[in-house]
Amino acid sequence: MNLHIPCKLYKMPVIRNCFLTLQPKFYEMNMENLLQTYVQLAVEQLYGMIVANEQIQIQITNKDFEGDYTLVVFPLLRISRKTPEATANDIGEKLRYLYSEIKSYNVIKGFLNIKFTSEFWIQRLNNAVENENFGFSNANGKKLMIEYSSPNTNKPLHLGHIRNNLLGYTVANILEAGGNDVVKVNLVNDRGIHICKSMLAWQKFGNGETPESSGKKGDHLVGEYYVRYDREYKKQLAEIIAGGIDEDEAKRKVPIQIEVQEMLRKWEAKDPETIALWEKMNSWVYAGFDKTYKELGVSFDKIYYESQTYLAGKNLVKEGLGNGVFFKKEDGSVWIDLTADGLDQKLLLRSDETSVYITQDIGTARQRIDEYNIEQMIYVVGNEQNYHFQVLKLILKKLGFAWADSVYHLSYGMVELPEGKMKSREGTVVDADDLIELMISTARDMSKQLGKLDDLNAAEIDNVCRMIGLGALKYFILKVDPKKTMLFDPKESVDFNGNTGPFIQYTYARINSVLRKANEQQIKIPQKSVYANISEKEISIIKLINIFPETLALAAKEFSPAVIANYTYDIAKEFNQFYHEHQILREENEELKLFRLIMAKKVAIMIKKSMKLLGIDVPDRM
RNA sequence: GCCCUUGUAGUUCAAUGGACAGAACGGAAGUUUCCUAAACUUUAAAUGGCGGUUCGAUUCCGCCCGAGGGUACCA
Repeated sequence: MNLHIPCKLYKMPVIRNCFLTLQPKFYEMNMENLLQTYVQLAVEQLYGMIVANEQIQIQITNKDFEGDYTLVVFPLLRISRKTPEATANDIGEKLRYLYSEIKSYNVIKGFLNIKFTSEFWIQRLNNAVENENFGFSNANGKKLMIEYSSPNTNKPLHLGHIRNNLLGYTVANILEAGGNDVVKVNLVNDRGIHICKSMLAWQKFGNGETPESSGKKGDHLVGEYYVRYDREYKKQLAEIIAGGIDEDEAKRKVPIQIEVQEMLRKWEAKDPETIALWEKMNSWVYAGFDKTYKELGVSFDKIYYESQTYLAGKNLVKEGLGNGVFFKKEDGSVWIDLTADGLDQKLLLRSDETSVYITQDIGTARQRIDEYNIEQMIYVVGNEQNYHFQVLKLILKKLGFAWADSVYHLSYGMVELPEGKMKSREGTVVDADDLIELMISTARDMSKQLGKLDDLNAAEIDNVCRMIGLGALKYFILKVDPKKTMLFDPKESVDFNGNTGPFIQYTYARINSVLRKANEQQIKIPQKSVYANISEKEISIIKLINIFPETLALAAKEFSPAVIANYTYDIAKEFNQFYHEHQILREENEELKLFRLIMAKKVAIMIKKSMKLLGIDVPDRM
């Protein structure tokens, strides 16, 4: 997003009282740049010096003070050679003289609070209304790839995956809004010993059970056999230990483990029967995943399978061995020494020449860069793998790939439960499908209780409750800064009051109701508002609409949907306050009524667009 | 041990180095003859500790204390 202004703009002649009509381009600037331009000219005229934009600190005026935007004058004292108060007064007076849209100013300590006229704010609103893509950037030709989800095919998705999926999908949306061409990819971990575990358990104990025969969702069914394997393993291990063999020794002798290792060997040897079983069970899992992805509303442009890419890294390792980037130990294992970079030695190939996690990541990274012409590769992966990605990036660099610097690990925090970390072995995971179902049914109960949807048909009610339930879930997760570990309290998540998705959806539905009634009354809402005498609350709302472009740019820069979530909450909250204080359709002054309708409509549009970025739909009624 | 992240009301989350640290839930008290009360209003309540840099520190730096994660053949 280009927020820069032409560097010579401050030299443009500004004719007092003609600003509004003469220089419409200024309304496309964000407030910070606009004020910087203004202050630059004021300072130049006052003190004969041009200050750099970075020296001109503009911020939104605190609620407790009178004003819209505030200039912090401390950095300018060197130029003015006056006290903070005197400098602020000089600049304030000059600004008011130069720019008719500046209504008043006041000075408190080193802060110059500037207040704009209502006309100015209405012009800002008109500008935002006029621009349908307000805040969104035109295509910039930059191609990015983002990898997220990355599930294992031995168990269903859980709460942790939900955070990952929502982050990946929404960050992709946000980057697209910034004008980038984003390729969304999923890397499915479909091979390995853990996959064989559920396969073996199914073979031994499954009696041919299928998703069809049992009515179970495929990924859940396979997950059950993964758990079943673990139970059997523990049972057999306990028996051996009970037979008088010490634990370490016993662990190597567990029959089912020996069987599962044999199965992996067969898989790698492409034994037809094993491959067939593997394909069958994986297809069950994929059908299950697809359903969950669909419910969550996430999608991918391309899916990579580890079974098809895990060999690619090996060739790169061989190349690296050839040119001395890697080295081989006596037992045949291949390593890289990163101690000079402050890290450890890292394994790349086991002594039996099988590849490890990082080996295949090296391979897939290369493959993707070759396949797509991307400028940046973003991995949405939990922060427990920070070290892994640090190493990956370094290795790619040492292998001489120029694009290594563009590898970015979008590291997010774990999701914890009130009772602590989720542990699949202890059965404390929150299943994704169960959670989605719980949210939707809670929405259904609430709606029934409130009785607002009573005149809708069953399909319509279902549709709305789905939006609300999923909106609650998605917002609950996305409003937290991705970097931070978050706590998921199921009790709190089904509360649809306060800072929640349904609160925002409700605000949208409320505005929609007003607009519907306006339509019934044959009121035509114009594009431009002319009314000028608006209230402080209305100006606050316009100010919020007005900062959407900067907010979106910040979200993209920080890879943070939370920025959008908090923004959307702010605007909904502000509107609800306005709604209680003022009338819209019953307002007698016709121009004021139209202004309020224009503003309300724009707020609804902003809410809808922001929520869309978060992957959340908004209902017309609720 | 070493490395990384983190510590804000009772709880869950906010705050480009700026003014008296914002919300929500929970607590207390209110608002529906009025466009949707899933709303709104009022109220009590917090920067782990000690230093440093700065006109100004929740934010940057150092140490201490607490929490989480990683750490060579798991992914």
